[in-house]
Amino acid sequence: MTAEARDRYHHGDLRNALLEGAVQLLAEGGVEAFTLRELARRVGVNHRAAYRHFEDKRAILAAVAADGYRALAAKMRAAVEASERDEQLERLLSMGRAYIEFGVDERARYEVMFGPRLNEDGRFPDLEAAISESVRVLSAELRRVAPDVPKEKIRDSGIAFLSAAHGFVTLRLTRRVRARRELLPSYATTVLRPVVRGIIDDLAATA
Amino acid sequence: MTAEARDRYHHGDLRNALLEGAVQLLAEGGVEAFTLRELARRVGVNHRAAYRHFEDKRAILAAVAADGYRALAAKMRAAVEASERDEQLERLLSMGRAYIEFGVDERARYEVMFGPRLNEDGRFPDLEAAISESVRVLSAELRRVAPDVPKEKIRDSGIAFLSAAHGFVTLRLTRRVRARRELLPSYATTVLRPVVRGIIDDLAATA
DNA sequence: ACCTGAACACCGTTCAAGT
DNA sequence: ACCTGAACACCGTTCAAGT
Repeated sequence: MTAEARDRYHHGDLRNALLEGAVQLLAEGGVEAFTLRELARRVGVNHRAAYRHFEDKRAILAAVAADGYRALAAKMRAAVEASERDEQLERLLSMGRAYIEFGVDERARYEVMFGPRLNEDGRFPDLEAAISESVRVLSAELRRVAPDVPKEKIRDSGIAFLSAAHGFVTLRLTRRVRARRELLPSYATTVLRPVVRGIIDDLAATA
Repeated sequence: MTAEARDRYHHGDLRNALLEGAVQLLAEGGVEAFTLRELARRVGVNHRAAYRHFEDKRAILAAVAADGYRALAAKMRAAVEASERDEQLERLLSMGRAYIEFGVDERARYEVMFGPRLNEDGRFPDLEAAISESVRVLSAELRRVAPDVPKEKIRDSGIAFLSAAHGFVTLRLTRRVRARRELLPSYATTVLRPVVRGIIDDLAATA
């Protein structure tokens, strides 16, 4: 280890170095290939050093997942904010595309966000908060579509929307969607449009 | 090991004993907790014995996944066959409920079916075939809705349907859906109905 | 405060045998 | 044919120390 590297870690950068290394390691071989010792090797520290910043291996994965949800929420928010104010179908489609793009582009983080059973027990409240933040971006947008509908209805619509978006990402990542036209960015819109239309019509009928 | 048990294995039952033990082990702690050595311990054989029936650990998971897809296809088929002949919305909803029920009831197998990166390389053609079989059940049903639509359109609709169904299962299994009313069997229908209606309307508009 | 190194009880997989 | 047992190169985590 260079003196410069040692200084960085002594100033608290090891935590970030570990998180960045984790994402890279996960990108290469998925959660199965992610080991504490290999991560430490790459970052250039003894494998015990990670325990200074994370309680255990799962805590590193939980931190990666929480970062992922925050980045996802930001991307979803940016997508709707860049859309026309009164085109509800297009606004929601734009958010759906943002979601799917995130999942495909950030495969390593995305798989951790939905993969291992991280929030079985009540550990990792930071992860819970990050998940809630991303759900709130969606709920706020659905509320614009139907301002006077009961909140359970908004929640049901949000679950339908997230189901479709997450499901599509999964089909992409597991290569169930792989024909040439299905890999085009526009294909997500082709698949989502009828679904989102159905959700909007249903909200309108309830109002 | 009892003499009786040894006889069973010598007559080729070890393979099934391993598969059954694997599902149980997976149910307890997910893929992370699934180890060859623990599996062998439970079945009562040396851990090397598994290699007589499976090339490696991944091959056991692939066999569990393939069995899962075959069971899922059977359940989906039974659901539509029990439905009214000319109620297309209800037929598809019934199939969606069957899918979701399978995912929730058979969590261990379901997670393996979508979890680890099993079909990265072209290994496990039996798994590929089982996946195709379950997709075919859905395509046949969508074809009934729109007999004259191009086959790409059927495929797109199938992907939308599967996205929603798989996504919903994931939200259940990761406990993003957990309020009391959301755990009722009927809740799947509540969420799926607008989505399926959107897909059917879209197919009808194309025809 | 922050990092290391040896030790422990586990893995999956290979090799060489046993019946 | 079918199963075993020792060995190898790995794990995550704990304990006791080093600077």
